[in-house]
Amino acid sequence: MKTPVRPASSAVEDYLEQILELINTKGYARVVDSAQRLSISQASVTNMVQKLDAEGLLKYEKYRGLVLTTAGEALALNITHRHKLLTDFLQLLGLDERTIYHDVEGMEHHVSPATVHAIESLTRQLKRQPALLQRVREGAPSAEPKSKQSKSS
Amino acid sequence: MKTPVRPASSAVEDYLEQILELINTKGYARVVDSAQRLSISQASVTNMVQKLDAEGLLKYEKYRGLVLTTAGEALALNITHRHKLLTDFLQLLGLDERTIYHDVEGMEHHVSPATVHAIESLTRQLKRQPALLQRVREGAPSAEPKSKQSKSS
DNA sequence: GTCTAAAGTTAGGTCCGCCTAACTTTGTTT
DNA sequence: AAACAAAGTTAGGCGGACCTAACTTTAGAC
Repeated sequence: MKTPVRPASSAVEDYLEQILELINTKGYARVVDSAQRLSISQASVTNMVQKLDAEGLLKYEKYRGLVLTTAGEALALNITHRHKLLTDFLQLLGLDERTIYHDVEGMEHHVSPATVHAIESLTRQLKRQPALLQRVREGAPSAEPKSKQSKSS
Repeated sequence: MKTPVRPASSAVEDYLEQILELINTKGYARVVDSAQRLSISQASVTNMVQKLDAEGLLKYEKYRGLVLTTAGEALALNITHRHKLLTDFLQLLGLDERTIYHDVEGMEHHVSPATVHAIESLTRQLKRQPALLQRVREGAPSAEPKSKQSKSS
């Protein structure tokens, strides 16, 4: 009868992430908004919210609203952190918004703490190496540039 | 009646990746081996293989074996490439085997071509910056080291 | 050639996360 | 307070990917 504390599925992480953002943004999280943000039906949100309540990640009262528990908030903060880190990292590499969003959305659920730490470290170092970063963005072939001059477009 | 060519699920990519590796390793791919490698039942493999055949990613003959089609092989090579790239990248950051395997297995399905390209570029540049890489591995705090000396362990 | 173990397959089922349609509650308008 | 729209909920279903148990085929030992 106790909760086995499964590793939190990608779906669960997505819900918590959105809920936290809604709370930070508008002060509260409504089912409609979550549904819209996640591009799924309200019914699905209601359903998941009930499951999350059962798992102790949030407190839910029918028709009334919901609050994250400490555990839920911790998880939400954690996934949010991974999200920001990856976004920051990919931005550094010069990728476009759409690609970043898409890839981060997929990858964020699979990055372990050790890797988070390593990428944080890498990001810090890269930020102090604008020249290197520039070469990365240009897709520097390894040594010499693709063409002698890269003026306008 | 035509095949909609859906984006290939993570599961599909995993199967194709393993099948290709088996073929490269032992010259052929048997259901048992795939099952073992993917840590799933033989029944599930048979099932998926039939679906992959229907989708034109491989040619399958009951009890006989299977061969990747051109489309299937292309996909397999592609996911294999992403796998190697990510592994290589995380290795560069000094992460341990287990973590790398786990994270790559999860992330490889969510990395778009543009990101692949960018990470390739980054990896190339990093390989020529052993000093920077060293700082990354040490989790260099940003400026000064955590302690004045880092001798033995 | 027969028999048997290993490989492969089929049938039937589970769980997760999503859906639509129908219904209920809430809260605002008049 | 009646009525209505918006939000929320329930019920019933579906597809993907997995499982076990029972059955079939294959191929090697004898």
